[in-house]
Amino acid sequence: MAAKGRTGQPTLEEVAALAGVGRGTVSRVINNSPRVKDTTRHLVEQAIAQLGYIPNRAARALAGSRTDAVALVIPETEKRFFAEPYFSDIVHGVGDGLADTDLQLLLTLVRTEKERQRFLQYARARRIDGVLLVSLHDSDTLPDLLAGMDMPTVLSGRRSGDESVSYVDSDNVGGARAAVRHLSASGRRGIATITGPLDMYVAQCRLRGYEEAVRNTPGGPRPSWIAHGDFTEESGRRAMAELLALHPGLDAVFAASDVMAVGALHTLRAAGRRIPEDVAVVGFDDSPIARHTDPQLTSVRQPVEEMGRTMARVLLESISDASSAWQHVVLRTELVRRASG
Amino acid sequence: MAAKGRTGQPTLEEVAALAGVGRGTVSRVINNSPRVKDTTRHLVEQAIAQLGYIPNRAARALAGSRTDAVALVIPETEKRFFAEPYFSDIVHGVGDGLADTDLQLLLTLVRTEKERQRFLQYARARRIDGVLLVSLHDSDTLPDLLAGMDMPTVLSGRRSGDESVSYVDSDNVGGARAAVRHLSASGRRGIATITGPLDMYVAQCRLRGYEEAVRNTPGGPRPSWIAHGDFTEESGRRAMAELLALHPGLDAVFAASDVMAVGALHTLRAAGRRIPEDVAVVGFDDSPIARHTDPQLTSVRQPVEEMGRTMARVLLESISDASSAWQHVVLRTELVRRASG
DNA sequence: CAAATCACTGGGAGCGCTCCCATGCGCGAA
DNA sequence: TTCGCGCATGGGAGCGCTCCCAGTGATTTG
Repeated sequence: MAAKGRTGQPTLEEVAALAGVGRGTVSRVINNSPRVKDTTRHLVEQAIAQLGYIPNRAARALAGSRTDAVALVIPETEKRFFAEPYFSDIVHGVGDGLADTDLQLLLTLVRTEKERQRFLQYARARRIDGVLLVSLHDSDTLPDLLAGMDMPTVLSGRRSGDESVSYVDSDNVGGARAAVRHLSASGRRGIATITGPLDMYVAQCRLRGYEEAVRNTPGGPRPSWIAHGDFTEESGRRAMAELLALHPGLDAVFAASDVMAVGALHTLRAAGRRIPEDVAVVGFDDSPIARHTDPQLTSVRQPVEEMGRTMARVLLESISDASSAWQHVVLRTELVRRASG
Repeated sequence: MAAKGRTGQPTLEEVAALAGVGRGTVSRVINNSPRVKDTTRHLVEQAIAQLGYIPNRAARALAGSRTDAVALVIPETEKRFFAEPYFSDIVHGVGDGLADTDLQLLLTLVRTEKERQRFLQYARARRIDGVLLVSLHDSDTLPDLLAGMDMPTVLSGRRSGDESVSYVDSDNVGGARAAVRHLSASGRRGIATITGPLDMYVAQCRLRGYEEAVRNTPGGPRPSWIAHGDFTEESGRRAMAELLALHPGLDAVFAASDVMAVGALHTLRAAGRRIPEDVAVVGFDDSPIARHTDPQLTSVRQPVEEMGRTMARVLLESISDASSAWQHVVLRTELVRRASG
């Protein structure tokens, strides 16, 4: 067990004594209150440095009734759907955004109903100042519950078009649109798409982008050029086969995820198509796989790390101003051109 | 700003009042002290349930001078080297291992020297009960510094053969050995290897496994069959080309990472070799890429999630028993056979 | 020149809990 | 019956900090 009581750490009181001021003044200095004379402030800062003083978090939390901690909540849904570095990038972005705050980042896995209840109880008891929700399922009600208890919350991605809670998303529609426009601009005329599972909002968006772009294309929107997948490689293969059967002459495919694009690649090659000569392929996510396919995959990149950074920023704002409105941020995506199309 | 003072949460005192006992007794119940009569305990538990009481972490930490928090530290080294779900899997394992503790998991990114100092200071001030260190560079001295301040610490992977600090590693030597034995058992006679950067202990281990397995093979160990890479795909291509130039007749390659194996695959195909007919290829890590190559890659799987779980367990033990010895756990790896060899 | 104002500052009163000592009580032994 | 002992229990004394009010001296105003 830990040593009992005294940790040997200098306390605010000792800093005050060394600086020759009162506790209140030291507290003001630590908290950047403007109501301290500059000379006094320097005195205190010197004492702090000399003693190597670090405020005791627990004491601050107790006395100030806040926590200086935010939770990063990760529901154990099918997160494998997402491009894998996603999680790691988000975390780095969030870490970045929180770097010069002294908020702590609590990692909270919510995989079972029990853990979910426990987390909610915890939130209700205000043991955290805010919540970041990552890779949430569209039907999850966690955000609403949190909003109901006035807990500052930010989502990565929205659950639907009329999401109310604050979120940071990437421009899936625009990304898809750009991908298709690129194909069209490079002379492709028969552009098909493989969608994700349409009960996921993100998949709907990418489809919408395709439709919007194709609308201005000779030929226009044609339902039979749309095949449905579920973000898995296998579904990509199957969907590609369907498309090929219906439209042997197609010369381009936009897949709503890189993983499905890889599946499409296989089917195409098996059917004797050369890539990109015969058929151009564009994916979405710019996942690491995209750089390891042959040919390397053109893909739409989401600024994942920046999403994390932005989430942190939005959360900080809604923590410091509880009355602030929901913020909806949509970050630009970017087409990364490689060899596949 | 948060509401001032009263959070509306029930306190231990109120529980005591409702149960008709003293504060001390309620505290004993919460902390599972045996020195409470069963009837009293039930009374208290009922009151707790009725009020929905949740102990205040800050108050406990302050009064008890501990923190109930452990830090998961992620240095911003070239972690991209590692198979990507690594981070996510470790986190899940750790989360698992901590699930029925009420320890909090603090995510701590240490990317700059300043952050490093800040973290060390933080640890020195005992603001955490223990540390989990992930994907550390071999030359990093963080573990030693932490050990020096008697901070319970567990590493994922060791930095060298004579690592002293507690660690949980996977059996890289054994995994490599198994991979090569498998190749040999399936009739391959000219087995080459592509190593990782040999200033990394993990790369040394995988090479050693190769050497040990090859020693019992007709032909035995031959330095010219060993090419050096750095875990990148490009280095895999290059190393493969070197090997092919020296030994056009080789019929198998063990690459110390999947990513390098992918590079080797490309070079081999470009050289007109069929896989696995002409040359068998085995990788290491069983990363997602392994399932997306053509043909799918045989690879050595590390039980990453279990590593996380074990790290948590080891850390818990060394927190509760400060005098406990260093624990070194090496988990078994597993050969995942796919089409490439 | 007195009174009012203002900028800083000191320190008491908690925040909710754990630690630990004192108290009460039941029970077996003398 | 009396004494002693130990188990259960109550509650005082902090843990280190923030909040806030009262106090000090300097400055301004009438």
